[in-house]
Amino acid sequence: MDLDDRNKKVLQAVIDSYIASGSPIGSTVLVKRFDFGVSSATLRNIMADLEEMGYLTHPHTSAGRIPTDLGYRYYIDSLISVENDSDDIEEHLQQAPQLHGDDLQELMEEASRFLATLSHCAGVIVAPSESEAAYRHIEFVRLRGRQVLIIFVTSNGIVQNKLIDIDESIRQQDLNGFSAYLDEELEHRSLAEVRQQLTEKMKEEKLVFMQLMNETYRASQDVQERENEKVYIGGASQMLESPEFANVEKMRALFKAFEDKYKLLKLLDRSVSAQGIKVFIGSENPYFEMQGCSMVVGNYNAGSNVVGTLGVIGPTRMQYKQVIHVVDYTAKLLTKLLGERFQRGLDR
Amino acid sequence: MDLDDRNKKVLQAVIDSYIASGSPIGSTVLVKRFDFGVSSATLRNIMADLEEMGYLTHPHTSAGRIPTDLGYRYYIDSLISVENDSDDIEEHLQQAPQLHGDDLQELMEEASRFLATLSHCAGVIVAPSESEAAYRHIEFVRLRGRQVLIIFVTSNGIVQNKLIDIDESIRQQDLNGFSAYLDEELEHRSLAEVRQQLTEKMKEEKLVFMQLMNETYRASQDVQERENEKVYIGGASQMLESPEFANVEKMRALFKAFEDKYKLLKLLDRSVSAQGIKVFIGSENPYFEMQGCSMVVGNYNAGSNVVGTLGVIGPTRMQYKQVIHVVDYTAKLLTKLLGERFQRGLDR
DNA sequence: ATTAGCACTCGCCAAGATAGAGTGCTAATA
DNA sequence: TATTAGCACTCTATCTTGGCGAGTGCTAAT
Repeated sequence: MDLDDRNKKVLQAVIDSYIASGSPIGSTVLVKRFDFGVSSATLRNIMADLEEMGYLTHPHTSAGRIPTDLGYRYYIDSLISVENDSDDIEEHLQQAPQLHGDDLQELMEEASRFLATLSHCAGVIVAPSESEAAYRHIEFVRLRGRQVLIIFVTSNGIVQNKLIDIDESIRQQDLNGFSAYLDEELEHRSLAEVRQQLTEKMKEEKLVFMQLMNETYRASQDVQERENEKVYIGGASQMLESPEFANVEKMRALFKAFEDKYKLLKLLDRSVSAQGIKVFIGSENPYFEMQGCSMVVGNYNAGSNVVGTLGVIGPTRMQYKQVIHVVDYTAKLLTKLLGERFQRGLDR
Repeated sequence: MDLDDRNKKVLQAVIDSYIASGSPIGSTVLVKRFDFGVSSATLRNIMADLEEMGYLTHPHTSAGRIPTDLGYRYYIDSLISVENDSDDIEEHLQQAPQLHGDDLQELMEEASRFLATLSHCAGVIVAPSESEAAYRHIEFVRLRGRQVLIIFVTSNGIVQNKLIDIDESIRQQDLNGFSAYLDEELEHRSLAEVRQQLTEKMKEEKLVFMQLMNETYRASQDVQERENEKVYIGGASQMLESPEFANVEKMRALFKAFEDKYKLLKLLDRSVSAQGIKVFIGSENPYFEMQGCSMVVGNYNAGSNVVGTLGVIGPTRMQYKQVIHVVDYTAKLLTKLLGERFQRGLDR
């Protein structure tokens, strides 16, 4: 905002130092480590100004300064130069392990650990939202006795399966016929259309396949809802490394929060609206009651549509520059991998 | 072993009290809380004896007694009466939430949380070993471009899917034909037999479906191996409740250990040989370097064959009586549910 | 506007004091 | 011989105290 050049430099120096060391930064330390060409007394004045403006604070009277959430915000908005030394980080990322999960689920787990390892925070990934997948195929397989396995396949390779009981009089051949019929009727339709069609057909007909239709309906729902609700958390123990959580109460709260995946899901999903990386600092995040935590979130996609959210959660005092890079990199990586594997769009 | 009745009672009283309170038990406390008909001085003598025999120990000279691992072992082997007040526990369990996961994976996650909630420990479940599943059906679905989704179904309803690229010249009709051919050839065979058959066929033929066969082979392998390696951990934060882990270092070690699911898998799998609940106290477990932890493990199955392991991991000072019941109950519950849903055996 | 100097504040840490819990031993007792 | 009462002793946990060091904020000089 209205900071002059010198103030900016001091603020940056304080935050950088604090991020690196974790302990409050005093005027003398600053004078020693940086060359501002002024004395410690002047720095004290500057820091007092910055404190008055709300960017810094004091744990207690005779301690050094630490950044406030507002200070971090300013730091991230104005002081981080993403261009700077991004080469180092890029190089570092090159050496990162590769992802090679065979199926979607495995890939997600791997990627969440990947995020965690590189960022030293907990990595979180929300599974891609499948709202634009189209119907591709359905299969009914008779198992033992009354059991039938329904396999529902979407155009982007998501497979949903479900076990149900049906009348024994329906034979595998009948099932195959019905499956072919559904394929015929529903191919290339979006999941929403599929459900609409099914509802209509169920009204018209009064047939033996009623139950199967019903279950197909539910399967299409499940693909959209349940898959969409999956949250993968990797490397949560990374967070225990930072001294911020060397407190038993905080740890407990943290892990409780991580176990409530649904809340995390909502948190991440609501956090991101547009493309690009967003940073939420400490109290800025209304949905996450965890104190002293920041989130760096981004999107990944396949094709042109946004399909998923990913990010890291760590202490407010985190290496933002690096973490932002890591999240960005991972988002692009996932986008690329998903683009290759689960190519979206209708199959024509 | 060679403990007389009074010694047994004292040992039991000490361990019960220690489990309940968490702090060392002194002779006066014992005299107040129980009625042994002797004075505290006598109790001191008895406790000194028990210490000499290795069942109890001292944190320091002027503290009360706490059980050793050997003490716990004796407690579990000889002093716990499973019959006793099992009614209370049974009743308590009746009020437990029900499990209703739709697919296997969801059920496992739910069950692990179930274990954790009822035992106040971390719940761990190793997914059922599918070694005896038989081939049921294979399906190839063309997606966009070169992509083909392979869906492999076993007789007990496990679905494994995999995305591959193949030559565009192979049409969906061809795939259907090949699928029908494989179904014909492989139906009712065990997975081991399936692989054997495929290997032979691949030798004989030099056909366009080579790649598909190869992938089918790998899918059958994956069903056996990957599914088998899945470990579900629920409610790990439960463990943070106990004061034993109110130590940052221990917490870290604990969560690091939980993140290495593969190690946990081996640990649990090797721990259980036969039917029934087993208890591993502290240092008794060679694979788990975690200090101060005990495990209570059991089996669940579907039909007559052992298929999976489940258990809880908690502090050595845990409510063994209750936890053993919970593990037993959960094992039976899972066995029942799996019996209903994923009925095993060939489909005739 | 900057700087040097100085009094002051506060957290940290080690040392000492104290209280409390519990033991082990000894001598008395039934 | 087994049990008990009594007592000295040990060890921990907690509280207090005082010194140290880091760092600030203010004032007066430049």
